Amino acid sequence: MAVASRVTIVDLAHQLGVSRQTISNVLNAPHRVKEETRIRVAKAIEESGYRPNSAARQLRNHISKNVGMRLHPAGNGISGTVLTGFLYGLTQAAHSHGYRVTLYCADSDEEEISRYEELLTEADLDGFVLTATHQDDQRAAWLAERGIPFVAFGRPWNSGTDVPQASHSWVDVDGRSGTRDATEHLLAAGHRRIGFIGWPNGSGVGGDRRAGWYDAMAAHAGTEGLESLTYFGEDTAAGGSSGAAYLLGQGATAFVCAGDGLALGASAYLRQSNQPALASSVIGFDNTPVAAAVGLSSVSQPVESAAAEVMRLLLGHLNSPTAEPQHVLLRPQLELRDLQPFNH
Amino acid sequence: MAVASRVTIVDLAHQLGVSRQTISNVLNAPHRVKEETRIRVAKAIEESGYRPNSAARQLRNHISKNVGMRLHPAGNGISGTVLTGFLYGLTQAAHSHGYRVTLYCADSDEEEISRYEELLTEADLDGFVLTATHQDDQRAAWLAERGIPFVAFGRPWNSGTDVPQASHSWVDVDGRSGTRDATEHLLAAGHRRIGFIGWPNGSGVGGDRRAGWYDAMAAHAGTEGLESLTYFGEDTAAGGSSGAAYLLGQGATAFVCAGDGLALGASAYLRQSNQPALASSVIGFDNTPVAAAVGLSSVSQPVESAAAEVMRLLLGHLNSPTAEPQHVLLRPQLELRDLQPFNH
DNA sequence: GTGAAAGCGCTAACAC
DNA sequence: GTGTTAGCGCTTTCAC
Repeated sequence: MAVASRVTIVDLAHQLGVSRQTISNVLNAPHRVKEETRIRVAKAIEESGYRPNSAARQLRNHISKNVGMRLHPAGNGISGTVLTGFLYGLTQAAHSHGYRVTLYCADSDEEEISRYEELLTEADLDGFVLTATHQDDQRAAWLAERGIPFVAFGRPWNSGTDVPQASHSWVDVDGRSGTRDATEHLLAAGHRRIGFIGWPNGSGVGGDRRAGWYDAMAAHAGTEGLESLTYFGEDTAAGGSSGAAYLLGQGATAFVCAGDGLALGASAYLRQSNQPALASSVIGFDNTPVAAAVGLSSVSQPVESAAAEVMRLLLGHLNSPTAEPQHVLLRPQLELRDLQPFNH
Repeated sequence: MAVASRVTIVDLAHQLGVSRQTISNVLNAPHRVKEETRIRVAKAIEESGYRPNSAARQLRNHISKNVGMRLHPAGNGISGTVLTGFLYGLTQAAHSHGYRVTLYCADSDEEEISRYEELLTEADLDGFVLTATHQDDQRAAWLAERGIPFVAFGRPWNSGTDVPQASHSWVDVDGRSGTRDATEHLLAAGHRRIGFIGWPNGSGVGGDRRAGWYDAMAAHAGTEGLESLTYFGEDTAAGGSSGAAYLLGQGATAFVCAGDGLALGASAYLRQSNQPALASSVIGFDNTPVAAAVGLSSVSQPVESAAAEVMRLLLGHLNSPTAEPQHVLLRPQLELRDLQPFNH
């Protein structure tokens, strides 16, 4: 949209009696300009409110200062809020480095790849952020083949041992350490029969979270009365309550859950069981608004830091195409809460 | 990022033996081109995979085919998912009209306005989508003064009767009709003492939702045993359970809530009350993933349609700057669910 | 109906 | 250290 009187580099050059190239240099290669001139120009830029037009820059450089990220349809369950928080953090981090985030939708990996083609040739996107990575992700391969900078939020989780370690950069949250912390907390509180309520399919994320619980239990092997119990059910509150019912039957007194949805159901079941006090020894994962609303303890993903790290790695690739892939694993934090009383 | 061998308009013109102007005409003013040439060129465009470069277009036209939308920090409670869904719909709708969505963050209205300035002069944004509108919104005034196209998702909710009707376009969901439907549903099911659990402050949205409940109750005035009860508390599950406790004491048998957070607490309270069957006569609002997870009935906002409507109105303003403001009020839909059993 | 000319705002390469 | 030249890819204006 045309805005009143936009100042261009030529206006400014005219006004200052220098060439427009000098202005450009002050902005892009300050060392080439005499300090005195630099200061004078910088001051004038400030005062005039001059802002370099990004279309002109982009046309010249084929660099858009834009990175792409796919938006996933809602209904991704309760933890859809994780990606929303990540997007917020990414937008902020990008802005602080002079970048913007371009969004796009896709229903499949194939469609996402055709978006890449479109965004690359049409809008000169500089790089991409991959989310919801999964086994044998075609997208990473497509981008890597073409040397397009990208960073994944989420580990590759490739199956099989013969699959090489990911050759691309990623940032992820260490779910395993999160559930380990949760379990240790329950152990320290005196619990011995601690159940894990997880998802049925062998998803990387689910397995990782289960592993943390197992780590903690294994670390205390030999402790009197220690018992590891598991239940796997669908990712709903009903699944969680079934899990709690089953594990309660096995004598469990505390419950580590793969997600807040499960945890919500588990704690609801326990509240109305004959041992309602156990409801507060349920720990969820993702620290979604639901957890906050009902006062459920949960493992919180540091989404904003994750976004900042993704941006940091991406900048590395953007600035030097030969940069080595890097991997960052962030520790989540156990958020302890007191269950809200529901009996008044 | 540079992508291998990008086709430009000149390459194509060369290849076809026409001037590049003709190609441009085929794309932007087909009527100026002889049908025969048009077809020949169109075919070549298709085959070559030529895509007009948006930076070049933007530089020429000062039109970026981009609309801006602010991202709000998470923690906006359980219904943050509503805005996420809206953003998804907006991105899709924009894409289907050849537009893209540019995101930005801001902590206040003032900061948002300085983002406008930046995005307008630097990135030539064509228009904006306003969300989370509130009383005496400065943003709308700022944009309107400068003739910048925008559409709000959410009504202005101005206080006082002397404030003129909004002079800008907006799209909103008719919360009032949503709670009215919910209440009518409960009345039809035989309930007579129906409580409304709302938020304390006089927010436009909260008042609107309360009004729908009241409408339905008033419409049945005279029915034997009819009683309208209200409770206002903070927007957490604990608030909802306090509400349910209080209203239950007043003899209520059904509960309409201003949001899913409240409803979650209310149903949880009722489950463990001495009348657990009443838990299924709680209806929430926003149809968030929580509602789906626990099997809570809720009023669902048609966020994708809202986004499509916003885009439609915005396009109107984009295409003709003198277009009259329009207002669209969409009906939400009551989503009935069976509560998941939590006793196994 | 089609082509030629000009220019949007910027910067890399080179000349001064 | 500063200015000049050229051109990124596209479209509006105006000849032809």
